[in-house]
Amino acid sequence: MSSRYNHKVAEPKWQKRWQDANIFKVEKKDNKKKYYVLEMFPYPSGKIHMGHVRNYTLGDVVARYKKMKGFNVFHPMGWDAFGLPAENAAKTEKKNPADWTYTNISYMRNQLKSMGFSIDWDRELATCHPGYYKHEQLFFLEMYKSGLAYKKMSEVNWDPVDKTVLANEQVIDGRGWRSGALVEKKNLSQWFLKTSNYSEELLNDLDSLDMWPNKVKVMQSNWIGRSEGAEIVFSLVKNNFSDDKHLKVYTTRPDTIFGATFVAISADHALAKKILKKDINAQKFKEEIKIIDSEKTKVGYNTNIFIKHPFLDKQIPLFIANFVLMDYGLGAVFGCPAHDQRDLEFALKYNLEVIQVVEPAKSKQNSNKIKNVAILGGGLMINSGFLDGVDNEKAKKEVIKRLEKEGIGNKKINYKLRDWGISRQRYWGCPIPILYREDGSVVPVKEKDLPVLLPTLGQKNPSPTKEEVDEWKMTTCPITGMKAVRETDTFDTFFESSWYFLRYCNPRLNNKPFLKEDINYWLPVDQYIGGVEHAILHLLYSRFFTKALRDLNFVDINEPFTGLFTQGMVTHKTFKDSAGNWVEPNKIIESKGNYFDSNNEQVEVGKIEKMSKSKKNVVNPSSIIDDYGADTARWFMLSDSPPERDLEWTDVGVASSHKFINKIWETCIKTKKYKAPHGLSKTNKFDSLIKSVSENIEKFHFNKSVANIYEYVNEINKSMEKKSISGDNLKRAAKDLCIIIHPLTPHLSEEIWELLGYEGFCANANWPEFKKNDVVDMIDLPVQVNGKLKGLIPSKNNDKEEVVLEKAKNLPSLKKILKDKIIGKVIYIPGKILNIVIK
RNA sequence: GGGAGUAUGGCGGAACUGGUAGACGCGCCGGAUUCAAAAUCCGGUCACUUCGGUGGUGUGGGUUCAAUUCCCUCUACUCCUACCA
Repeated sequence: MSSRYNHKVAEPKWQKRWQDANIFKVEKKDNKKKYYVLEMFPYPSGKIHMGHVRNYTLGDVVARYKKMKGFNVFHPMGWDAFGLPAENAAKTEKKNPADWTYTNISYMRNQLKSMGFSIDWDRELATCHPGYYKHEQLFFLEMYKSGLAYKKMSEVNWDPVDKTVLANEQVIDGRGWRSGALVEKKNLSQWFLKTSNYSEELLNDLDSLDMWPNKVKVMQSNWIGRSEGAEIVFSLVKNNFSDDKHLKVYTTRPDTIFGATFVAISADHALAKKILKKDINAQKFKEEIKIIDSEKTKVGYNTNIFIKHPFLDKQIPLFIANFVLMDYGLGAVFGCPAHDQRDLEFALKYNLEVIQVVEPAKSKQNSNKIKNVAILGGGLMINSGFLDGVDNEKAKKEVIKRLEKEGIGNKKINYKLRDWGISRQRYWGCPIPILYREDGSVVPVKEKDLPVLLPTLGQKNPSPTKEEVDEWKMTTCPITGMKAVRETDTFDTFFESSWYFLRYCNPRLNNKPFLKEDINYWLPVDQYIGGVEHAILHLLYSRFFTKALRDLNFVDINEPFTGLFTQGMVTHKTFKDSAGNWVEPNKIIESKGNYFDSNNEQVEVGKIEKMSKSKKNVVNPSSIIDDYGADTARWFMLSDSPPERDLEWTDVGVASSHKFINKIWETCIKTKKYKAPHGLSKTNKFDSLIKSVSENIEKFHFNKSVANIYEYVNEINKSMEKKSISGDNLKRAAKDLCIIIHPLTPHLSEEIWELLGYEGFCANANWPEFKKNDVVDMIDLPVQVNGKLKGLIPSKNNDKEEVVLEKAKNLPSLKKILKDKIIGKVIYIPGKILNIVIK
């Protein structure tokens, strides 16, 4: 009888049994502690890739482990199903985006099921389903009512050839990806959410997320970009262009106000627009700067308006400058060339005064000559009237105090975080539920009329025709009965992913997005797992959304994700032929360190890079599952590389994982035949290994758990070979092995569970307990002389120093060294080390 | 320019709050089994060595009885961000 483990039989068998027994279906149980494991849901692009395999394997280890530890584990799955690729595929394949998407979903669902993930499939959702998106239309209406959603003009990328709006990723080097035409900026009225209302809270609450990687928190914190500074109101003199008497600027360096020698505004500033209307040269300037790279060349237009310095009897010029951004601060700055590199470059170009006002504490060079490099550090104030001699940090406060006293300025905290533009000019997205009445007013759709469905398409239409759109958008106002047209824009797809983790609680509920009592039980997500590429946008939007929904009284939580883990990428070798084309690694033949393609031509070895279709270095998970099985794929994903780092896919690595899967099976078969002799000492190695496997899973050190399991299996084999273990202890060790491998290789584990004669599912078994105190009693104590290892002596943790030292002195290696030396100091740390210092 | 991080054998990587550096795996070498091969099993594997030892965790220094671990210097690489006033 062949004892070989056959994954092709075992894996589908257990997947079916799990499904038939519904063992991963969960319900709220108030008396049981919950654990919510969530991986970022996939976009249904067609097939799963290795990145998914890695992501969902990591999550599944946690989910299965926590279940065995007694938690009520919530582990759902869904589809981020709206988005651009569906429209593109629809065009090239002449299909309806909905059909394309649902076909992909059913294929990918089968792929995921073949990996054996412990998912509650009854909670599956797809964001393109009206039953899902009707609720986010409701959220939008509530946000609109509360003022969180508003409309304003904003730029989009316009392809003049295809006559369509392009997403940022469709613009390559300033050209449309399809047409190749130069992309133009076009102003459209678009919807925004007031994320900026939450800047402070989003920043402050990062401190409470102590189970998030610091890296992600730093990224979000930089993105929110809090700065402290001042707003200063300048008076305008000689203004021939408008009635404006004042101009407000934002600065983080109010201390340098005495060094101000010009003021600059953006070409999009309200004042600049007024000037442009009356000054042809200014208009020309605005045209010119469109083609100037302001990063390299700073240019300005002297408006001939002058600004009165707030503390000096002095007037300084006002420029329109290409390096001033309209969408940060107030679009207006004062220039202090001595202490800002950009201002200095600008001043040198236009012959403006450079006045140093901060003297660095330890002036390294004669800093009184500023040439090309501005002084950026702190120091004592000079040339600054009432500030002279004061430390510049203190001077900042002094200036603000004075500004406030004179009513010409104030302290101001500013954020880089901008409002979230949610309008997308696309078909395959969630319709924005708004009507524009013929009298010009904006009318939200009535809640009872939700969902606003997408216009339906014929079988083979990738997007609606103009007639179809016109027919769809014509409607009447529900209040007045007047003619109205629908908003044709759809939501940014980040809108869907900002609340899907809530919807899993009640995925089929029709009249509400979810029940608050279920949210209060399951949320927040205890462990969220995904790629670091979502560190800012998706995670920040979800945090914002949660807070907004809290304020709209939908939920009671402040943060959606308690724990976050960001996994590394899956990488693979790349190859290029002589023509510079990428070649699939599986078509490469190696010979004596050289590599050849199928035409026997030598190829160049490229870098190890993230698996991607364009570099042809992808490995299809399904073929790996066919050849080696899901457990092998899972084991490989968890071995060697720590999960947060990149994992290099190698064929030998997969083969060796497969070998070990078989070795576990063979080992367990051997344990059944084991006949033990009498009178055996017990070993506690197994307890200590179970302890480390558990701790390493808790800490996401799965590669170490894998190493522990190797040791565990080797230990079983050694004990059987040496006949040094009793039958009962071996039986126990084999059962525990079966359990501790379960989160990693669940199919193999169930097969062994059955082999060993246990009832039910291993998936439902309890995680083994280990007795901490059993772990160490006798150890080999390292003995050092002057910090260098000289030998080992058997010792107990509670041995006295005299005992240990006496044993050490009797070591032959030490006798020789200590012969004619005087022992100075002795350091003894029980259970750790004995170090003898000699002279 | 700003920010975050990494550096340990031929390779992936271990080493708890400073206490036996290189666990575990891959690869390689040797052996067993086999007509032979594959598979499997056993042993070895940081370097040098006069076999007593000596050196060794990117570089140079420091603290300590003891440093991969703590502090300072420099170097290389990776990621994020970028006119943010």
